[in-house]
Order: sequence, then structure tokens, then C-alpha cells
Amino acid sequence: MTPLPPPDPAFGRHDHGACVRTALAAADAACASRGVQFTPVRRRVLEILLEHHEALGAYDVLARLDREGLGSKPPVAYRALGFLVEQGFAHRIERLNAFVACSHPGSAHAPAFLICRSCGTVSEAEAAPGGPLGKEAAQSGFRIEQTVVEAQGLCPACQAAAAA
Amino acid sequence: MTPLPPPDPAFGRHDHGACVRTALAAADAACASRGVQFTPVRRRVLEILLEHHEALGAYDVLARLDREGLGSKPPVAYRALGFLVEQGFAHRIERLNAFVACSHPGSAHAPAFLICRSCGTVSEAEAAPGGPLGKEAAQSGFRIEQTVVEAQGLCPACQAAAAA
DNA sequence: CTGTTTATGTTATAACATAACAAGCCCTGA
DNA sequence: TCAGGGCTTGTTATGTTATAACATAAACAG
Repeated sequence: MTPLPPPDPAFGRHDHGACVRTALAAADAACASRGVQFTPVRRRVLEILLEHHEALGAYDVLARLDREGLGSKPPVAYRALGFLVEQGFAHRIERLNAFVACSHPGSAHAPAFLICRSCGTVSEAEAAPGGPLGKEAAQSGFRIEQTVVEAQGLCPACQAAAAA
Repeated sequence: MTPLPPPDPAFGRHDHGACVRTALAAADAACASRGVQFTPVRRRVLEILLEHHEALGAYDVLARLDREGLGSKPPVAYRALGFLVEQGFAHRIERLNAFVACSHPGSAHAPAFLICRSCGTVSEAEAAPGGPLGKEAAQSGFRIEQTVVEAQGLCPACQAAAAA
């Protein structure tokens, strides 16, 4: 009866438990293979980000840590988030000054995001290969090191809600 | 003797006075035709942004305004910058929490930026039509309203300097 | 000259982020 | 064993970016 959800993992229904397990397992494996420590704070912050497909501000994360006795000062949250971003387990959303767990852990990628301005859901996509600015960069001799691609708009569910 | 600069207006040498005059004239005309006021503060802030092809923080702009007696409190700068962005005379660079004058005033556009991490120069380009995320959005039913595209890297001059 | 709209002035505070230093933990090699 | 180094965490303090809320003033239409 309910229309089938779109294939996108963040917007449609999906087995979110699998999201979480996959991401945590990938992080465990990556840390082990890289010889970096997946400490309790770092792991917990990733778990917090993984709870929803939404971007969380550093201070939101910090509030959670504080309630759980894992730290109460900004640097605790910023360090853990910085670690997760460095390792590719999370991404910073510039537009929101906030962070999301990575949806494609393990694979090297140039991430791009679809951000719903109504419900805050963030869906991670793959940016065009070479990047959307490859041509311009080549023309001018600019060497691109990293590209931020973030689209804002309305997700399917929020469009439906707005139409109602 | 010196190698010819690339064609890109921001990175290469160019008649910057013409940049400024063109942009101010376009802003004058647009304000007149839209019936909005191009007040002294707004005009001055655009002039300040136009001085270089670099992004300026709101508080940098504010410091300039303050020295010139045009305002000393954050809302003064944020309002003027907000106006310029609304009208398309300037753009906000999310990655830098800063603002640049628009390089293509007058034409409706989906801007994209090349940001040199060394000298801070910001060059404005045109994003791919339909946007770099058009395909993903269409697949999932997401309706894109705006897309941020910002590449960081090294401009030609700074690459040369780094190599030396 | 009065009410409306638009812009500016001002206070105060919210929200985001990091520098700098102290303390603990764990490993390793003398 | 324990001295030292490397890494992580704890804490203080502060820096940076941004906006809510309300007061004042200027411009204009009725």
C-alpha cells in the first residue's frame, strides 16, 4: 500500500541497524590495519553520528558525551570528530557546520551531499569523477586538492508533507 | 618575458579597475531595476569585497566599516553582506565562512569556486548545468534548491612558489 | 502629518572552534 | 625496573562567527 521508497539509503526506509554495524565494523578494521586507536570516545562519537542520517553539531555531540560521562569540554568533541573525519569515518558538512557519519566506509571517495532543509537528513552521494570543476581547474592551471559539494533542498518525504 | 598568465580573471593579471567598475555599475543598475536601495553601507561593503579576489570575513569587513565610521556592530556587516548575497552581488564561501564579490554580476548563475589555500584568492566558475548532483537527486526524488561547489587547492602562482 | 515600510543603531548572547598546557597511559629499550 | 617518548585525554581560557530582539531614524504614500 505504501509507495515503495526510493533506493537512496538515507531518504528511504532501510535496515538502519545494518548501516551502523557495517560502519562500525569498517572503522574497527581500518583502525586495526592503520595502527591507529579506536578509543572509547572516538567509537562512541561515531555511534552517535550513526544514530541518524543527520548532521550533528559538535556541541550536540558534546552534550551526549557529557551525559554519558565521556567528556564535557569542547576539545573532547572536536578531537574525536577530527579523528573520524581524518580517517574517513565521518564528514564535515560545511554548510551546516556539522558532521555526519560516512555512508560508504572503506571506499576512497569524493563525497557529495544532499541536505534536506526541512528534516535535516543528509544523504551521501558520489561526486562526479574528476570533480565538477575539473575543466575550469585544468584551464587555469589550478590544482584541486579537495572539493566540497553540498546541495540543499527538499527530500521526497518533506516534499510530500509540504504539498499536503 | 614573463609567461602569459592563464585566462582566469582571478588568478591571472587583469584590469582590476574594470572588474570594480563593471560590478558596481551592474549593482547600481540591478538595484534601480528591482527597486531596492543601494545605500552607502551596502555600496561600501561591495567596494571593500571588490578590492581583491579574496574572501573576507564579516568581521574583517566590519573592521573596515568601523574605521570609516560606517558602523561598528556585527549586525551592520551581516546585514549588508546578506543584502549583497540576496541580490547576487556577492557570494558566501561556506568553507571559509567568508564572502567574495560576484565576478559575473548580472547573469543568473550557479556559482562554483576555486579557492587557493595559500594566497586565499577565490576564482568564480560556473557549475555544471543541472548541477553535479542532478542525477542522484533525480534518482532519489530529492528537489535541489541550491548547490555549494567549492574546490580548494593551489593556484598557478602558488604552485610555482611552492616548487621554487 | 500620520501610518507604513525600509534601513540603521545597539545590546546582548548564542553558536562554533582552537590554543596552550597538564596529566595519564602504554610501550619500549637501557 | 623505570626513564623516556608518543599518543590520548582533561581543562582553562579565549577566539571567532552569527543572530535575536528591540530602539531609532529616514523616506514615502495616503
